[in-house]
Amino acid sequence: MPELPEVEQVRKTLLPHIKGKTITKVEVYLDRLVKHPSSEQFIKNLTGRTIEDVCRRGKYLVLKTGVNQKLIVHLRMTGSLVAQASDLEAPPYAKIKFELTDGVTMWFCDIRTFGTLYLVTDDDCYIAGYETLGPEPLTVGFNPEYLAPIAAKSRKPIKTLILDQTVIAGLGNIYADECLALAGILPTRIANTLTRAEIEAVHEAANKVIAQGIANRGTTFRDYKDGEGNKGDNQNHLLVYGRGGEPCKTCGEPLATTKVGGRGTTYCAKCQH
DNA sequence: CTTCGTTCCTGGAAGC
DNA sequence: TGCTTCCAGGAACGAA
Repeated sequence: MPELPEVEQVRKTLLPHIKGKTITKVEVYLDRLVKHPSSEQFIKNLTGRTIEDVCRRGKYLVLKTGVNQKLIVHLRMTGSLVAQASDLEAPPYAKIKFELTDGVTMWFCDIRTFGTLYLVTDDDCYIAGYETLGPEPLTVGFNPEYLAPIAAKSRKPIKTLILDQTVIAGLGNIYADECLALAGILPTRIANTLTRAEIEAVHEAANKVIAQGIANRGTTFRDYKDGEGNKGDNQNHLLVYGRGGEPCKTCGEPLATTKVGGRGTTYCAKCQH
C-alpha cells in the first residue's frame, strides 16, 4: 500500500513525464473517486491547465495546476498514477484518464477504488486529513522534543500513535511495524509508558525506515507500482512486515503476529520490549 | 476531549 | 475441483 516512500517514488517517476505539460482532455469512469468538486466541474476546471509541479505531503500527491489550483490525490490502498505513451491501451483498472500534450497520458488506476481525488483552490475545499497533517519524517519539525509530549499524553498503543497522520505524516502499516522493530519497542506498548530514550529510538527508527524505503524505491507487496509502472525493491529489505512465523533477522526466533488497533501487526517477542 | 468500532472495496488465499 | 468465506487496510465517521 502506498505510504510516504511509495508516494515519493510515484512523485519522482511521474515528474519528468508530466511537468510542464498541458491537460488536453479528462475522462472520469468512476465519479465517486472525485470527492471535490463534482466530476463535471473537475473535468471542466482541469482541461487546458498546465501541470506546473508535482509535490507530495504525507501520503498525498499534489499536482500544481495553476497559481490558485491544485489536484490532490490520495492513492489509499491500491490506487496508482502512471504516465505512458498515449497510443498504449488503458492499463488494468483504469478509472480516470488525463490526456496531456506531447503524446503522454496519465492514468489513475485503482483495484479497490478507495483512492480519492480533489481539485482545490486556496479558498475552496477543506480536505479533512490534509490540513491537519503532522510533521514529515526526515524534517526538522519531526524530533524527540515534538514527539515526547504527544506520547506522554496518549493512552493509545505506540503503533496506533505513529499511524496517526496528525502526529507523523506518512507512516502506514508497513513502516510502522518496521519502525518499532528497528527501535526494539513492542507495538502494543501504551504510548505514555515509553521512556525518553525509547521515544528517541522511535524517532530515529522512523527516519531510518522511511529513508531506506525511499532509497529502495518503495515496497511492493502486491499492487504498488510507481509512476512508470515499476515495482519497488524495499520488500526484500523488511525486518518484520509480512514475515510472520519466519525467523527474526536479529535473533532467529519466529516472528509473532497480532492485531493492534485492528491492523495486522508483526513483531519479534524477543527483540522488542 | 479521547478512544474505539464500522465502513468503503476487490482479488487472492484459505477452508470445506 | 469448485464453491464460499475471510482477510488485507487508510482514514472518515459515528458512537461510547
